[in-house]
Amino acid sequence: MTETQILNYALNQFAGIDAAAFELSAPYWQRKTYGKGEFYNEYKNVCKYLGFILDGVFRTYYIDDESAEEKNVFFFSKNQVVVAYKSFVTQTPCSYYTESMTESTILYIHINHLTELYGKSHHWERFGRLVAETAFNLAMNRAEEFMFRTPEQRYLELIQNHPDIFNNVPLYHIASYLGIQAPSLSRIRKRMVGK
Amino acid sequence: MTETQILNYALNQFAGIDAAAFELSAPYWQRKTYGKGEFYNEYKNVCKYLGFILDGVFRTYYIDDESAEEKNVFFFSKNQVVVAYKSFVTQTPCSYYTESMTESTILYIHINHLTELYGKSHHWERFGRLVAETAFNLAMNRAEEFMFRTPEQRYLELIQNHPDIFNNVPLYHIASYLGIQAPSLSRIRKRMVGK
DNA sequence: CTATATTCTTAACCCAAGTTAAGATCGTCA
DNA sequence: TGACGATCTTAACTTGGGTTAAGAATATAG
Repeated sequence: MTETQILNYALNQFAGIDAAAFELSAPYWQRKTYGKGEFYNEYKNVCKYLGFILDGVFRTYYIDDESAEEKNVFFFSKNQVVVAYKSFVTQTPCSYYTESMTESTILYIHINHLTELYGKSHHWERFGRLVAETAFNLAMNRAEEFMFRTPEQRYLELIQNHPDIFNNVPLYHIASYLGIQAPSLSRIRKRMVGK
Repeated sequence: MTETQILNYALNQFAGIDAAAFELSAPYWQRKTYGKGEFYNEYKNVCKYLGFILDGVFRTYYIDDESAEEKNVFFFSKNQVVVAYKSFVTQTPCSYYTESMTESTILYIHINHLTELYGKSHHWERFGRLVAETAFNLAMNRAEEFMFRTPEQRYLELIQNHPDIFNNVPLYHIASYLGIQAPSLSRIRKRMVGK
């Protein structure tokens, strides 16, 4: 399967984009590869592209003014959309960095082209709405994790629900994602051995 | 100003709904009042209505299985939309309770009518998108509060940004919203006296 | 204006995460 | 293989929230 076919298939799964609707978009998608540590989008930049990950893992993180620590907010991996959603839809500067954690390949489309597609086909409008709902779900799930669960519960749920991330990311990045320091994660892991 | 005019004005401010577009919706809006403690929507119910608050304050809360405690997730007040967003857009059962904390009055519209309006006017499509973005911002802000701020910082920001809520809600509800117990909020307040 | 319920604060004790620094383990590549 | 850097764990101590229960302050109603 070619990369374009993979994209076509994924968009069909995600939003029912059919062959004709996909054809409309075909001229607009571009391909890009990232080395480990390269940025998809940086703090204070406006996010102008929506990406589809063919391979690799990205993380978006915040830098805390006071502690100067990086705090991981989201991970994005294979066959997912990667975008700084708020910055993208409002075309305002981003509060985060989004960095490739591995060698990665994406296909991406410019916001102007996407907006153009919204006008041309209801399939693409539907796509836009579904991206919005996905972004909402990501943010709400994250809020719920922190409001309702302990760090230990968050750790267990990450292993359950996102083994792909757990298995491909160093523990200190996991700790940051869980909202705790590396030594605390070590203690949690130690505590759990007895269970 | 009549209640309908207030709604018209608010929708115009929020999403540029003009007189003609508002006319389309006029037959669909209904009025409802709530006593203190009455529910806008309950756990396991599908949220079928989107409300606009003319007066009053609502809270949506989660009941933790283990501790059986209520955890406040959002407050909604005058001139805001009240809705259980995820339940509303997916028409699936809600995880939360949304309760009126005061005597309240809302105007509300059924999802089927709203969907109908989406098809009739780009103004209403725009409204749908803006509600989605508002819901995303609410959820993302909440996630950021918990990921990046201490309880004390969250308390200060609530006073700064939402004095209307702070001044009209008992402290034990504020504590729950901040993700801490009432005695902890008391300690924070005490600590801060010296500043 | 008192009685009552609600809300808020305080105290004492417990426990988990933060902090810092040291050392163990793992990977990788010359 | 051996040496370096990266990652992970551990220890000792500090800090702040959780828990429980008591009591103080505030509202509300009779």
